[in-house]
Amino acid sequence: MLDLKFIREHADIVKNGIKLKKADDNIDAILVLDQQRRTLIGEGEGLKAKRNEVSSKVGQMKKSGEDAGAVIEEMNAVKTRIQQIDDELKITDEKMEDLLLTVPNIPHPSVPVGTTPDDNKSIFEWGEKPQSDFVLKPHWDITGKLGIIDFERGSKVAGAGFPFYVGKAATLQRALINFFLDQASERGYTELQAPIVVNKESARGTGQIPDKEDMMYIATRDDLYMIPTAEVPVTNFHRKETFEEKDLPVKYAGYTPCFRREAGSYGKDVRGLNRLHQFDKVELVKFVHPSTSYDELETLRTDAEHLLQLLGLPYRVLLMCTGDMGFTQTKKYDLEVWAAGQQKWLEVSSCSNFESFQARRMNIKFKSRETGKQEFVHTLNGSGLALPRIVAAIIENNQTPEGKVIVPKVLQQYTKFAVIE
RNA sequence: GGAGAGGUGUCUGAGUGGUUGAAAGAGCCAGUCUCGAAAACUGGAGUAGUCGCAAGGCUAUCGAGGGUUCGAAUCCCUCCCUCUCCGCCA
Repeated sequence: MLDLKFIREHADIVKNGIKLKKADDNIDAILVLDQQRRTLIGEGEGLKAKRNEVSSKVGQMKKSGEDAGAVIEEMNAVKTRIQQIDDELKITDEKMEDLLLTVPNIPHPSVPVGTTPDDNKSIFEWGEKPQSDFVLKPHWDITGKLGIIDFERGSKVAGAGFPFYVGKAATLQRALINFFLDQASERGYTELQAPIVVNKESARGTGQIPDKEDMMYIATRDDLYMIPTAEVPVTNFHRKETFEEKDLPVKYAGYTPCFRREAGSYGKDVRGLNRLHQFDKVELVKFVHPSTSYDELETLRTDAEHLLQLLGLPYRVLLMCTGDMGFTQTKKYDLEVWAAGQQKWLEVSSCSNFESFQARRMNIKFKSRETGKQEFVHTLNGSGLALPRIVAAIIENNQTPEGKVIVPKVLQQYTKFAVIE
């Protein structure tokens, strides 16, 4: 969420940002409410000051044996009024909270203005798309023949979108996870193994609720939310905490399964591993000093790209336009890997800067040496990387005419085999 | 799951209705002393909201949320968490 003070003082900037994000503009309502709220606070605090003063006088009177009956009687009226004001204020605050949650983060000036995915800018491309004299097959054909991913039994046991990985596919996934985590720790990320369910407060902290509540599986009996990404527990790791400035940036890499209901996306790119209800992902999360967050976004992106380069997978980098960026980000890059069998780009990472948007919701600060004040940190995260689509791309790009799959060299020390056949 | 104990500022730890935002000690920052440091001494220091050009004032905050009261860290209720014992268990 944005700072109410910032909205109050820069309503025009915020309104413009809302327009660019194609969100609902509730700023005028917020400003009205803000005014009401401050009036109530003013009156309430005045009365409370009086109450405190008189109450301590009552104490003294009683001590010295005077009769305080009349004063107490008088304070009863004040008490009632304070109660009224507090009740009103509570309602106002709740309304304000609801409205503030509808205000999106404001895009960074470097982000291209646009409304649809077509307006996203491809800013970098790496690698050669595989050429071959035989027809490259989509991964589901290959895995079916090799018997290494079992969608049917997954459906039987859990439902569509919950496949089993069998034998070497399972090993390949495990290898990728280890490879990603090892790479991350080499680049200064602390490995974190996180809960895969979170409570309501955490889900709210990173913005999954109320914005995207229907994307999540919910264990209602215990009021727990299954995480759609490790971003949720890992960012909440430091909820309501204050860093020392010298400790920033703080960087984590977390591997978790991720659960997404994908409501409303049925029939869209759902074949094979392209879109699953459960998948594995290594997520990179950073808590940084505000002055460095855009540099940190670039290195975050590079850290993720590096993995694709080591795997030898052709990819491109998209700078997302204002309208396609999402509610909470100020700037976002998507990394898309080329899947030769489908002749398609698949998103495997999304690297975002949230500035203080999440930090404010979660109350994550640092103590500034310069001002001695506490300020909100900036948070960033990016996948490093999402597994199933990487598996799909490896299978499709590294397939042989006989339908075997060559394991990328960097993974072979993890898999202990070089070919899936 | 059952039975107990407890949650106070950076930490230790006092405080069971009336100058308690909160004793005391440690730690931290600044100053004095010193060639410098240590020690000693003096002073300062939470967070948030709100009013104010500012100085500063006011309000809230002793796990969270309600309640009782003129007045709550202190009494009552609900919830959360930690610890000990028992049970169950990967």
